[in-house]
Amino acid sequence: MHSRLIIDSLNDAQRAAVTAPDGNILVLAGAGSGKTRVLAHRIAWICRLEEASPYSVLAVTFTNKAAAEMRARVEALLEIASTGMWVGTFHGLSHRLLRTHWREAHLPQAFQILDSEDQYRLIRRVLKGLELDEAHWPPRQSQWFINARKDESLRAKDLDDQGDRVSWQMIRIYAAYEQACERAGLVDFAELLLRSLELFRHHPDLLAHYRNRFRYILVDEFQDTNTIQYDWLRLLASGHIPVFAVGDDDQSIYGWRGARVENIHRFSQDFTAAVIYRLEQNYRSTGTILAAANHLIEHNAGRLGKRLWTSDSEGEPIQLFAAYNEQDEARFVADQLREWIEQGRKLDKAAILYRSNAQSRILEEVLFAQSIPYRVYGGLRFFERAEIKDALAYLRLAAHQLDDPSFERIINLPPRGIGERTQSVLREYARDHGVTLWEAALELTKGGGLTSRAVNALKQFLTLMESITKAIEAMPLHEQVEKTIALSGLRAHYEREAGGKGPDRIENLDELVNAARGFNFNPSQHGDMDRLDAFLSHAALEAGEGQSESWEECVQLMTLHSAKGLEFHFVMLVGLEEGLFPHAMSLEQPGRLEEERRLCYVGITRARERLILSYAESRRHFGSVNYNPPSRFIREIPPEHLIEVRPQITLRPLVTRPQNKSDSPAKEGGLQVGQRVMHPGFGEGIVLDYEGQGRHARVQVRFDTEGSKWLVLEYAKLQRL
DNA sequence: GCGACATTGTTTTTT
DNA sequence: ACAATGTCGC
Repeated sequence: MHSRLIIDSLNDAQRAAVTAPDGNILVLAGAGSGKTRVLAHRIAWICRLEEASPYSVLAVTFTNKAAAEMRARVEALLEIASTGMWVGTFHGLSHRLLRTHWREAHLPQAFQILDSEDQYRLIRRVLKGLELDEAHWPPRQSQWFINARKDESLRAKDLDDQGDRVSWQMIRIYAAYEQACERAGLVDFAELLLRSLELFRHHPDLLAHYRNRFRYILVDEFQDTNTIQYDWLRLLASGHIPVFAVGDDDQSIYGWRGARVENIHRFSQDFTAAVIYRLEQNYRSTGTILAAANHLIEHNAGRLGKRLWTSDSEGEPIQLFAAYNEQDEARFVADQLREWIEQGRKLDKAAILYRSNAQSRILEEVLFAQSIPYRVYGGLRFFERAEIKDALAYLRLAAHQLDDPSFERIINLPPRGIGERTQSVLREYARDHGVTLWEAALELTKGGGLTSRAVNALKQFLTLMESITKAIEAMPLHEQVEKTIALSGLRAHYEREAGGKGPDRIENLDELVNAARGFNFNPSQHGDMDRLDAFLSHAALEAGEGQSESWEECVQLMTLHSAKGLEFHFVMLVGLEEGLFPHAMSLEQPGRLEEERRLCYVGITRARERLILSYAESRRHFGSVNYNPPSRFIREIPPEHLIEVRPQITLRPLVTRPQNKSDSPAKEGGLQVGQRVMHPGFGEGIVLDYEGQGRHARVQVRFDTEGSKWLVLEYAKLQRL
């Protein structure tokens, strides 16, 4: 009936994919080709034409944001609520399964979720317990090891050290960590997936139930699946449920965290009779931008092959700017933004993309100084803030006394005289008797092994926790949170805090109460958890957007990774230097360079109409100044699509410098940064920087033919031009 | 328990 | 450069 409507707005390729007959389908969807649209339309198509209920649809994404968007789009298309449909992230769906089948999964009913930071802390604890020196056994490395194994669905017992001492130790750490999680009823992110895979493996009845329930599986961003996610899909679906997977091998940028592009190649083998559709028409970018992207990505080998085209016009050429240093680059960016505004365009349609977060600082400084509003993506998210995690730890411990990590987090926060000494006695007791810290504390307050002062402090803490548990028992969620923040002394603690951060923290704690008030408890999704547990899981699983602050009219700053899936009318891709982008770390490992190139491809294809690339000849990095040649990626774009913009235009008369350099030698000598000079030996060049005073003053000059040099002003006989 | 100093590790990020 | 820990002395 409405099926015509649903597919009317699609192009031929999109329509072919959306209306394809049931069966395994792989849609290779290039950047800007309407991937999300196709996915949403496919779901709507299924529900309408096949008269299938949304109840039989399972749609998997990688981020909560993508899941929310998918749900919203489907609802808009179908004009009905999508209740009953399973839409979520791999982790979210696994979590849901485990909440429902916690018995079969051998989990405590109220298991809690560890985020990466919790996991890191717990691993450090475990290392201490094993009496391993952190210097020799970096916790980060153990964390990486454990997660990488879990992502391959390997448990400690499945691993073999093959006589290698390091492996042996790592496996030992892994095993001890598993035990610690077990004892405290904790599940980390990778464990959610692994447990739910095992759940299916060990319970054919359950597997059969879900195979029967779901008649359609859809997967977004298929190129980002890792081994365990792929196995999970295959186990659930293969041979039973048709899978509709959408992905783009050219946008695979998460190999470093376990994503396997090969999964996209394997699809046809493992999911029988798979039909492949290609979406190659791009609706986003101008011809020039697309041509640049196409040429760049062709330097990668082993692609599935895809060439984006557009019916759009060529558009303006891509600008390439060579900055002297990162400051100069930032000022150029600001100038370009101003120009954009002067042309009557909106600032929030513009984005500055960079390879690494550290690059945002200088950009922020300059934008701030020039009063250009900006918004930085990434960074600490709401539920990851220390004060929020403190409050959540109180809630967790109040509800579940076995939660050791939460116990450790707050036992002496705010400080209540339970120092390192007492804590280690507690830990030792807990370890020796195989009990939780809470139980250890209970025992130890009965006397023996502790000073009376410590016993008193401990008793007070236990009493406090019990009174919190009791006080919040019958409260609505937001009051539970509010009460806990108050009773725990956290509020008072942060009110007392010196150094400016206090008010922010209080504000965040208030925000947490609000979050609890607005929390949407959905019993069907949360199994038989109570409200508080559901909220706590939500906090771990959806760390919350960066700052929910002002959305309006800000230029967007973000890393290339976080830009995936977004688009902007105006994109500035900065820091295109060898060593930074491609990143030095990626040059050693084979395959990594190609991933960097894909990252660049992602960056370019974010732009709709205007694209500017820039690099700096010198850049401060880890304290020292580096001179890196322009990125190879620039050379991989055909020159006819690029025009170089000359730096002189944007150079300010004098760089703002710290006051102590105000009477700089360069100024004395009539030189300033950006000044063109002549040297008898090296020829013409331009002043990049200066340092020192009086006799020792030196200037840095980049000569047109000789490269950059530091020259002592006294001897260098520089002539202004 | 707190402030002063030292050491360390700095690609990308979600869940 | 710099932030985030860790250590030490009081």
